Amino acid sequence: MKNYELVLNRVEADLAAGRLRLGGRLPGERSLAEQLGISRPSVREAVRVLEAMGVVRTATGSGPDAGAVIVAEPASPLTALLRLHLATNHLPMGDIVQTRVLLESWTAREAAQNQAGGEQLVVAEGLLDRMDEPGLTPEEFHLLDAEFHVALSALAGNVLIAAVMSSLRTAIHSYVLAAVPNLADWDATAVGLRAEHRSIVAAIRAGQGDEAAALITAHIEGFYRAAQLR
Amino acid sequence: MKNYELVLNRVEADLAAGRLRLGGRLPGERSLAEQLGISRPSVREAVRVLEAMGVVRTATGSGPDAGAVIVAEPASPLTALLRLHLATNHLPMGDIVQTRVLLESWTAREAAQNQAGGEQLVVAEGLLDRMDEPGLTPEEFHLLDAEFHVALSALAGNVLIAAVMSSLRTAIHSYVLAAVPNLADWDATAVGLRAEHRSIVAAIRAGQGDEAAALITAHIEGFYRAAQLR
DNA sequence: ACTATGCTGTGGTCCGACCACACAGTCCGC
DNA sequence: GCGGACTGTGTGGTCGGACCACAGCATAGT
Repeated sequence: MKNYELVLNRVEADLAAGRLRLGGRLPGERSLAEQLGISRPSVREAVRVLEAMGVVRTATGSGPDAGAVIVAEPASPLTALLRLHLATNHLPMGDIVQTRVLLESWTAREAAQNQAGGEQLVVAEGLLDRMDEPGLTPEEFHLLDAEFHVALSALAGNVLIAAVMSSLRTAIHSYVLAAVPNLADWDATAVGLRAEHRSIVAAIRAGQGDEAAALITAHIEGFYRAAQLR
Repeated sequence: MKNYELVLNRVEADLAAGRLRLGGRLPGERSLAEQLGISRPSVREAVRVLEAMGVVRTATGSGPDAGAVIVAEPASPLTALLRLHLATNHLPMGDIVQTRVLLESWTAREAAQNQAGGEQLVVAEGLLDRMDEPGLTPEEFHLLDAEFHVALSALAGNVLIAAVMSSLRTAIHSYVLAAVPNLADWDATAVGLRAEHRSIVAAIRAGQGDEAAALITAHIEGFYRAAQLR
């Protein structure tokens, strides 16, 4: 058992037992080191891991926001995880596309059938309005596109699926951008994507779950095919 | 930009550019520190994060297996991530169950329709045989059960979905075990679970995708309802 | 009453040292 | 010549101590 794992176990146990809760703070690194009988560097390694896992957020200085604050941010570590494993080339882009289709078609169907999260849908439409602005660069467009898809995924109210979707869309952003030159005509593509977005939202609003799922499936697969992302 | 992030960026860039590949080794910590003009503790924090992300595996000593070897283990960090966020109580068990149903019903349908991975199916059946042994403790049973569900998820050939499923099933193992006392009659429950497993495999083998998906959905939801896991 | 100043505690970084480990080459006894 | 013991070397693992930057707060001075 490595020393830094002592800290991880301790923190996980404290979280599970309610001794640590969201918004609370970890003991100081020096104090934690003394309590566990290990050195500060070992504690720091553990805190780094916790930070990389989205469990704590560290900040210098004093006051209530300083120190290692307990947060619950599963999306950013998931993104980093995907990015790294994408970089190793052992995570095929095709699998990611397939996963997106699965998750997004499910959330679209759920959202349409349950008609929950109406205000979220308004947020998504606001993003679509911003995407209508002329003169957007492909980068700006795809950042908004990512936000839109993440907003849709949140409609179903499943935090795990929403986090996974958010991470997927963010992790592949640079790959998507790099593939834009593969498109025959970016402007024409953008026009098509905008129209598809609107029809997806319309289907969800109309409660047509199967229709929304089919539209979003075609939307995603169509783009990846056109951009020749594999 | 914190110093340890320098290392992370460097490693990710090296991976993406092919300068580092699976099975290769990171430069030594001391060497890396000198190259980047930072201290060894900063390098170590980064290596810890990479290790926590399943990108490297560290070992002491010398020889080809020593040092920081590049690996691709997305499942174990995902498991840790889920466990930690489950511990914070900001990841509802219901969302996990819902995700399992979504992923597993999809993989079952895919596997049935494509009839791919026949040998994997044999492996899964071997697990079922071992689960038939009398006298298994609930812990042993559920470990085999976890392996079975992971083997099923691998049938569809999507490494991302397989990794997520594997992590889900592993992360909730302790929670499942803790809920066994909620069951009215463990032995009767086990008999039912075994029969459901067999019928799922049979449906996949027969190419009945919708049937397999429905069976596995009922299987998962039924157990969580019986165990009162929420 | 208000402002400025130092105090205190936080994480961020670094240095140098020592340990345990595992392999590889070498030395010594046979 | 051969084999086993042994030292050398490089790896990560751990430690203690030190200094820095930062942010809030108590206090002294105006």
